[in-house]
Amino acid sequence: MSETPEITPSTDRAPDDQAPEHAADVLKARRAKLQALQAAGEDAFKVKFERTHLIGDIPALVPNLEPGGETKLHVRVGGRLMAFRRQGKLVFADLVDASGRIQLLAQANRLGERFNRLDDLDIGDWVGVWGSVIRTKRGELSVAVEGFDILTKGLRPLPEKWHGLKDVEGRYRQRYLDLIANPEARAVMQTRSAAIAFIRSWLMDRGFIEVETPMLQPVHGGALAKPFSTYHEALNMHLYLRVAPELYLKRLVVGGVERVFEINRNFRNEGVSVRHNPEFTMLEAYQAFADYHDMAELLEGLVSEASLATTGGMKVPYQGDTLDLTPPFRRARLVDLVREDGVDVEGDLVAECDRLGVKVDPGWPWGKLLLELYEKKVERNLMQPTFVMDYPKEVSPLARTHRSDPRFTEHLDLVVAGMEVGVAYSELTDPIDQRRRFEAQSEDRDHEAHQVDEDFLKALEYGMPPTGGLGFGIDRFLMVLADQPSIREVILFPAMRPEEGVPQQAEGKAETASKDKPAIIEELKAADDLKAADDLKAAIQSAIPELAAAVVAAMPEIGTAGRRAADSAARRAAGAPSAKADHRTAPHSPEQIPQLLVVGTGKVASALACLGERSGFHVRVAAGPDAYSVGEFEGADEVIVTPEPHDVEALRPDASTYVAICSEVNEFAEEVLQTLMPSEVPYLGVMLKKGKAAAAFKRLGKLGFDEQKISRVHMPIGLALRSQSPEEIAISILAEIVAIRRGAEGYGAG
RNA sequence: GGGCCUCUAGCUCAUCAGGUAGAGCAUCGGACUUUUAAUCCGACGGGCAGGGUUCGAGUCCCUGGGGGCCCA
Repeated sequence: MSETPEITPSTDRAPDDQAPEHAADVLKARRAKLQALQAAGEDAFKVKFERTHLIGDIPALVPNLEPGGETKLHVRVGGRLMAFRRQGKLVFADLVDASGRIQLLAQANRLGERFNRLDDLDIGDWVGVWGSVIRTKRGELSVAVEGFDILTKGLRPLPEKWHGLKDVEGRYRQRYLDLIANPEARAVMQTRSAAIAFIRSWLMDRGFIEVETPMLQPVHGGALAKPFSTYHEALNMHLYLRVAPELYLKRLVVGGVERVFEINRNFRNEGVSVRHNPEFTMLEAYQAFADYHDMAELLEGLVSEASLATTGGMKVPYQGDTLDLTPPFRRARLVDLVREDGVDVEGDLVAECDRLGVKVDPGWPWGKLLLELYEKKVERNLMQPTFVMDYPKEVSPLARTHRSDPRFTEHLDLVVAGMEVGVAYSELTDPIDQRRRFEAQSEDRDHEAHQVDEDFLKALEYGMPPTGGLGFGIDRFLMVLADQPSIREVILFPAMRPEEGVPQQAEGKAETASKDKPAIIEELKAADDLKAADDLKAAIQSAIPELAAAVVAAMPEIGTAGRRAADSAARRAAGAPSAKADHRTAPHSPEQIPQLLVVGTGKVASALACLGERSGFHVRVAAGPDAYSVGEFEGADEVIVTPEPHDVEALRPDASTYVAICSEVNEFAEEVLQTLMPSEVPYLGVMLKKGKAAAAFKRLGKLGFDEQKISRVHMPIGLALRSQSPEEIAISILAEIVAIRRGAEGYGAG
């Protein structure tokens, strides 16, 4: 007892009062310097500094300068201050611009008064310096400073000078720091730029012209990949971000553009990995009067010449191996490669897959099984550049059937370092065959399958000349050229989850979230990509002003169906007064009024009751063991105290009753759920966190309820809107109920 | 989606068995006219979030979040 008073006050205050200040110490020091500068009338963010020389150009101008020597070469250079070595009345510093690094030498006796102003400088500042070029006694080429200007004051410290920035997350999120601190990052960027510039001019030298085709496409095609979808408000239509430019480039070939290419971004709505980024850069090229053999030669030339141009050779190191990119590359048929791997390709491929541990669907056609075997067992082992020739017809819907073996297409992949970096086809020019292939694909109802692009088929019907086409993954090729193990190293800003706006725990954050709402609304007003939500915002605002911000904030996360549902919830909310009047004037026809049974009395339950009532539901609240504030309930038509799970059942929820279990007592919530399982209610939502919900589902399964009953159970409750505050969660719940009630696409029971 | 790993000061890393968290660089104060990962003296600064176990948690457990790798 006597010890605690001594300890608690001091330890309690230390973290609360001091921690934030300490954490920002370095930043505060910089800000203080900035303010001191500005108070002295110095502009810390200057508009312009005239340079006479780039740093990197200086050494060549003074080739024979001896250590200790001076020149009359006066230079004005500008750059970022990267190191600072004080030596009393002598200061050495390193100045870096895009062309190189040079040492600055500042001497007190030369600079006089201005020498003390060096104190204003920090590592990381951009400074302009003038002086003469000298070489120090130790032989370092330097600028003997005669004067300097702070051009831009840096307010944050740079990463450590020796180790740089190593944390990969930091390097990707703050690539500018990576570029400042790590020369390799700059080198990769430069290699990338050089390679793309080379490829462009190399193709142009061969008579190809560069075009840009739509990234927003009404029908996605040209590759087997899941697209990103978006919506064009003015035209009121769905669009897809392209997965490939292929079908447009081919239209150009139909139009008589005999050699055409595009280097640009493709978007695929798939996972990220060391070889995949959702947006990536692709070269596609088409050449009339060519076949896939010609395109293979083109690829060979491209790869070897680009390697020579950017790395100085055709043998490049890659992750401990040496890749020989000298043409010609090995050519091998896909089926032969699989056979060489010990697979009986003429036998039962399902059995072979089974034997080799390759998981497949026994219903797959031969070609798909073959491809699966190739991808799982062969591809990653192909280190040296290899053209994998002749893909099975079933998996290659855009390539022409092989001229001598109809099981295959004239489709090849260029594999380097176990990665598919390029692809080439003898293009399919027969519109009737093309239609058949599209339709066969569509029937698979595979997400990745091609849609039938009628407009493209029409173009083909006008006639496309014999054509070879190629696709070339720029990012993966850069991995090879720059010897990088991950695609994220060659993409400046790879896809990452945003650091800020991380969803917080719903209940704990409730109060601060509602306090922040005005701020959120302001932020939303500043954002211009929310125009699409204006109508909806207005509808909601007219009904429940407080909640508008929550819905609008969630809008980017809401899919089409959810958006429709929220819209309908909002409109109902807007029209709620009349609905309420209706059911009050006709109290004897309650079966026409949807019932909302809210279990629990927490903040979410309270918000939901209010929202449900205004949306035209007859709201009953079952106050469970957590009922400490039952009197305050607004919106509920009835509040019934139900301390035990079976008391809820006694309320006889029926086929028109939507049940939202929002009790904060998890055990009670789950027991109520189990009690209500046999009932006919169309919706049973339970507010449980992900992990607990999964466990609860398992227990439901063990209790032997049938699938149909289980499928109407929604845990965690509500649409995935990343709701935070209780009000937001209530909206997500009501939106889900509306979606189910109105039969919104994809939200039926099951 | 599954598995493994990871998150400690602004940066790079320690903390081997749960017992008042250390260093280097950076920052701040001081010394120093040829340094260049300058050096020397001194100072400031920290456990991803939330729970749990414990007399006591950076360390063990759970949940959540970010990231990496492998598999699907």
